[in-house]
Amino acid sequence: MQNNRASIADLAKALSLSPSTISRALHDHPAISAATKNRVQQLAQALNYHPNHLAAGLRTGRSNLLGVLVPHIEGTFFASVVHGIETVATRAGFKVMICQSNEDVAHEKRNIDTLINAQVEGILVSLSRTTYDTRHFEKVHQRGIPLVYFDRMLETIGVNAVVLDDYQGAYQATTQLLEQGGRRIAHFAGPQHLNIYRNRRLGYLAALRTYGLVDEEALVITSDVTLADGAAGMAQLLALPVAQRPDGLFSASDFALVGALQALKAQGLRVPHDILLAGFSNEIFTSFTEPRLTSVDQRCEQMGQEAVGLFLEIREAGVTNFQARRIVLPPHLLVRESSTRQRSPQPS
Amino acid sequence: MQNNRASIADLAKALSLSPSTISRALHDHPAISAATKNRVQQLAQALNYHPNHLAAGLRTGRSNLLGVLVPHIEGTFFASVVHGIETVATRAGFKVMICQSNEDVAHEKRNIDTLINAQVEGILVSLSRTTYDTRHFEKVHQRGIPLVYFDRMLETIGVNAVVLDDYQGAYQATTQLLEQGGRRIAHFAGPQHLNIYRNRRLGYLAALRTYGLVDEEALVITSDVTLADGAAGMAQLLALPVAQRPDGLFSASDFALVGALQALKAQGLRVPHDILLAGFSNEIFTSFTEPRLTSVDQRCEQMGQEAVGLFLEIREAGVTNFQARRIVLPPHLLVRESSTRQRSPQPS
DNA sequence: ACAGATCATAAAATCGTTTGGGATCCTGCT
DNA sequence: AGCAGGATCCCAAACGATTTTATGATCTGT
Repeated sequence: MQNNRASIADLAKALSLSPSTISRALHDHPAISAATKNRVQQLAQALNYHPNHLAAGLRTGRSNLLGVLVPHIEGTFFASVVHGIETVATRAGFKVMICQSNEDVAHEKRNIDTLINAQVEGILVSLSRTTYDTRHFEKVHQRGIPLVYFDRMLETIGVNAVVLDDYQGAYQATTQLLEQGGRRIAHFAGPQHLNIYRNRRLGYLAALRTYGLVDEEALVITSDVTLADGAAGMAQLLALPVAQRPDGLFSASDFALVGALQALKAQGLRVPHDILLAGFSNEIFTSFTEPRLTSVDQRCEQMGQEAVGLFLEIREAGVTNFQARRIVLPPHLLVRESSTRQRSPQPS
Repeated sequence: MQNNRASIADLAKALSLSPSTISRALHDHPAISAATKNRVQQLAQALNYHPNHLAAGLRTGRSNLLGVLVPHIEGTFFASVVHGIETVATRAGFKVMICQSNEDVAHEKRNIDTLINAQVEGILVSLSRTTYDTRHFEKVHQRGIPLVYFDRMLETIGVNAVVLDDYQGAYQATTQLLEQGGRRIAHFAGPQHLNIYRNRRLGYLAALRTYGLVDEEALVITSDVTLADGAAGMAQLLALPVAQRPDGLFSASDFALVGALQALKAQGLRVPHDILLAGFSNEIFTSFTEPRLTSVDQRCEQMGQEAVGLFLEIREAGVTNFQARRIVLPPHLLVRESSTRQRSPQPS
């Protein structure tokens, strides 16, 4: 039982051929006779030969590795994006290396080095919540490694990215609340240096304006939009004088929305009767709560697929020639009970 | 702007040193003077030098890569395990390569080849639902690559594994339902060729026996325990003559449990008043439903950490010397409203 | 029968790093 | 003066695959 892996040289020796012939035979090179190819491939099977990708990568300069850097993979969104990435990347012959930054920019920096060291041929990244500048990505550019942002990013120009139309999604969700009679719509906003949360807030504000409403500072609560933040935020809103309390809430995160829902129930308030709710991400559990929660679907898998597609395009064109491009995916509002009343009032 | 990455040879040329000295300087080798080390490290910084891990791996025979193969990473469980794996692996200097089998054994086979080709130094695997034999893992052994199963596996002997004590968890959960007065406890069982689902069923049966009850075939429903399966299963149970209907349900999966809950609500039945519920995995959404669902926590992160630990041990001892070992983690029952009635009856 | 084309294979260089075995130069001791 | 031995550094051979450039053998047509 040979514990040690067989190499091309071993095959060559066993068949009295040269290593180059073995290599070509395995790659179905036209200059090799069918008979030889057969002999080689059969022996390869028999000896359980697997090419050493480190060696091949070293020689060819290709690692066939695609790096993915996400804040975390817990929760539906990133897990699904990664799934989409994996599907397309595998089809294109790439292996995927996944790193998590744990929402920590220092970790993110280290991960970038790790990926560069691993000789990845491209990096798909969604920024951590604590990332305020992207200088640590410059070395990626310097090395000529294609970089594609997805979902969370900072700059708005000159970078390749695949994003959801968060503005539009927020606009639709908020409009739904307004159509159902909400007039004092609160908003749980996420960290505003991140495009997604900024755009969700802007979409929310735009929807209010369309209905001739003005935004009230007290109704917009900015946080990290975790479950706990949502509960705290709702407590804060409920502490307002009765006349100032919201009759609707659009949260930039489903987690915060669940927190809010729990806080509301604890106070004996009813959804959607007393307050209309809508969230963002279409997390799996939005269908499990009572009532089920209206949310904006983010086309997670498609986002991952498009990101890989963009990477392949850049690679094809050459990273220096490529005109930076941004792909914007349309959101999809899923209306559920949390934002549905029987009557359907008109816009003012 | 040098697009091209700097190599050790470049550094050597620039400093009129030999490549070997550069290499040693970068590795803080004692035979190199502090002055030289400084010069080298500074230039490395300046030139944005990153070692080529392909070359290093080729030379040393170490890739610093750890392969992970899971059925999927959607949902709390595997995502958390992977998180635990990543934390410990990174600390030990390993990069993690994650593959998903999509619950498909053919995919799983291909993934194994991918990981072997990538020269991973070890593989941590949780089997797909459609895996009935593990012949495709033999080549892993042949190549002397340490293999550690976690959670889902087939064989019960001679392999390294980290598993939860599913039997115990199921026993506890079922006992909780019995303590709360349930006497006709149904069970949603998963595919019985997988250790976890088999053990959960056995634990369930054991708890029944402890209470002097016998299992009824009609109350055990075997499926893939998805949400839809759960809804269908509950519909089946509710179609039984009233006297034969269950007053409790222990599901091997939280997803199926939610399906059941939804089916119950659709019929106007109340939980826990009409039927007691308990599930498995402590998925995040079990706290979001109404009522919140009792579930068995699986120590996901710890499982990942232990798996890496076991891998490191095997590696240390040498894969051929190592006496196969199994680590069994204690489950932790989280009791929530779905299985709690006010009164606490005694065992019969 | 021979130039020239065609086919099948071989030799050798190469990718970037690591590492065992020297080589060189000093320092200090006898 | 001679020499041991430490301190520094260099040489060259790997690692396993790919690829450019050769080489020998077999045809082909005139």
